[in-house]
Amino acid sequence: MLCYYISDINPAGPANASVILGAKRMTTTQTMSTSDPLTHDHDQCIARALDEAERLCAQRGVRLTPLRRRVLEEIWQHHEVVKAYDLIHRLSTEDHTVKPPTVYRALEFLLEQGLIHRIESQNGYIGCSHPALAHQCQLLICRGCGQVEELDDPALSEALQREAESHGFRVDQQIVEVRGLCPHCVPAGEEAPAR
Amino acid sequence: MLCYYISDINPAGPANASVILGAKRMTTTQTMSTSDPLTHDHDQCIARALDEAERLCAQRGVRLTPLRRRVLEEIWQHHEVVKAYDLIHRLSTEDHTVKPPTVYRALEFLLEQGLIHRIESQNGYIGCSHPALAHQCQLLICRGCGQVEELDDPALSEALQREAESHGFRVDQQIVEVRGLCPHCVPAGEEAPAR
DNA sequence: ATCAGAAATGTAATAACATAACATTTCGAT
DNA sequence: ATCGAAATGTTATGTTATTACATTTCTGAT
Repeated sequence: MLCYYISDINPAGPANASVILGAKRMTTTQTMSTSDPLTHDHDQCIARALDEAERLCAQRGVRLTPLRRRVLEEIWQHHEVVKAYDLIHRLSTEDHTVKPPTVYRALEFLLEQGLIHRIESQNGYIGCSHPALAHQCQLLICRGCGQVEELDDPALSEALQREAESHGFRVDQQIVEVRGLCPHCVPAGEEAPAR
Repeated sequence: MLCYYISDINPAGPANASVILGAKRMTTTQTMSTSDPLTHDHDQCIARALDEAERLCAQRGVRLTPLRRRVLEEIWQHHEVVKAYDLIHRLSTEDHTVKPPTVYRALEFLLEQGLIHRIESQNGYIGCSHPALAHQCQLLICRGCGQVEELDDPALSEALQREAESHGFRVDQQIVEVRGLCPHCVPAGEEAPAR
């Protein structure tokens, strides 16, 4: 299976396969593409996320224990929202059922370290595409295929920050989630016009 | 008790009492201020919200039944997030306990009619400040006092819409929630500088 | 190397949030 | 007045999350 990355999270127009195919190798400050599941080597995607997590935790002096690593790995199995109880079921075996606090504590750690994002509107979680730096992101959640794309447009987060501040509000966290249809799930002939 | 309104949802600087005190009477397309609880006639705030709801439902040919009206009234008791189970408890008496579906159905109706907003990050609900027109709003949620201020900045919602579209994404709904501290809960001396 | 405190994990119970399925009542148009 | 649709009532259960406390594992100081 092949793997392609996009090199810029802000392409001028809609992402599509031809754009992605021409792109170059990703670095840790770039994002991964979920735009074309067909040309997406997800094994490499998972490996990359776990390696990056190991590196960051070592650097920060926090412990990515086997349990936490396992939870992160499960979350990265695909680019769809993962529920806490999905994780409980996936981690449980005939011998041993994992209890809710176990999973919720691992999720709490991963959230604190910025390795995952919580999707408030779905009570779910998704791997963070660029965990090296704390950031405010925008999540595009497809109601067709369930895939989530993470955007990190500083212009948007700064505009929201400024707007809140102009009302005297001090911002801790932004939650920006967009529900709709991703390019692969928009019915043919109804794509957004090029701009 | 007196009541004041602000006439513009986009003041140049942070809202404060002097701005509010000088403002003029609100119309249905304007928003209410939650900025100064001291000069806020909340009884009038509730009455206005209910009148507006009656008017809109009549106009739309949908039924604001006693139950639905009662739920809306409870949600408008203050400008804080209200939980579904709060409503269940508040509507229940010794004689009669209201069951969850009753409240959830009323909430569903009020959401459909745009009379309330759901706050995804809190599993809660808040009255909509300008229900006459469907809109994408931004909610400022104070972790100090729990009050929620609704913004409706078209520049922000349009920027997010454009960004999503530039990724080929078709937007159904935007969820924009900002957690932080409102002007009254920011510790003295730590206010945001004037811009 | 060992041991004390801290961190992480295990376990049981329960709280908090939400919906499915079906029965009954109320409303409104004819 | 009656019929069908809408609204509400009721029971049960599904889903998400936390509290409280016990046990184990890790780490650093000695």
